[in-house]
Amino acid sequence: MNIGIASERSGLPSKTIRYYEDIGLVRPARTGSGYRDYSPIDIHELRFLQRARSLGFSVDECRQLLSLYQDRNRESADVKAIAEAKVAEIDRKIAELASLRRLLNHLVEHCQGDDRPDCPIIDELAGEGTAH
Amino acid sequence: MNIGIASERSGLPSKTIRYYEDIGLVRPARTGSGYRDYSPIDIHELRFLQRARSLGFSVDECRQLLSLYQDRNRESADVKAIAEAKVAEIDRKIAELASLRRLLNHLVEHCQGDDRPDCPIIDELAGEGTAH
DNA sequence: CTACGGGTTCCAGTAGCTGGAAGGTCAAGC
DNA sequence: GCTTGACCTTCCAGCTACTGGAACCCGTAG
Repeated sequence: MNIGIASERSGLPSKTIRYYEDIGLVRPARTGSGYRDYSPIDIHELRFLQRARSLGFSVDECRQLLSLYQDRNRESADVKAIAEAKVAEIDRKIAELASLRRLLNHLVEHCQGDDRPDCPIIDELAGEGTAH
Repeated sequence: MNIGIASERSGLPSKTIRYYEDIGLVRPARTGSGYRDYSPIDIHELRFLQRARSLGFSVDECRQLLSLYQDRNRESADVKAIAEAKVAEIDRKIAELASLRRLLNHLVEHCQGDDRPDCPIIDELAGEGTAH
């Protein structure tokens, strides 16, 4: 499966896929003529990377996440600890997205068409120092 | 309130805060001697940016999000449409995080200490083409 | 065998910071 | 008033994670 198809199936531009190979994330096989040849597993790893990157994980974090299921000897407590830390991080991100969503929704519902100088959201935000 | 405090309260490094001023996101007042002077509203905008950036929104998207509550005349349907699109995007991100979380959790629970050559997760992933 | 839509490498540029140098500000203590 | 040290300023260079472009190679269809 060459890079165009891999791009289509993973949702990543070819450029990015080549870059991920450069930095050692997903290393496809090569055909006799030098074309990259992606396996279904490669594709899933690329999809996984696409998801994780779009959700705010750094490339290095993605490398960790990726190693979690690339690692055939998933026996160490270290690996489990990393996975659990990532799960906690994901939970935090979900909570923050939910709060961001509430904020925007509130905005849409309560402020639209309102031309008073101060919006209730702004007031609420300006009133406190550390919350959310 | 000068930049050190702003950094502390927003969770953003001073460097980043100055950068955000450079690109026109949050423009604080200045004291007579040239120090940046952040208002509570500025702080909330910085916190907002910190959250949104860490959740994978680009700086340009953050600029849009920010304008939603900076805009005193929030009357246009355009603005509402942007906010609603962002809410949809957030929902998508939440769903993806949830799926990523399930994946990792499954991994932690079912693969740990397993030294068979193939992990159930890998098998499952390799088996399908387009789904989650 | 030529066209052309892929692929390849390499190099340069962009976005979003991040570190460091060189120097100005301010409150505390002598 | 003067010094010290933490904190501020600008500016410039470097880094991460791509992204675009040039120049060239591969493979199939006509």
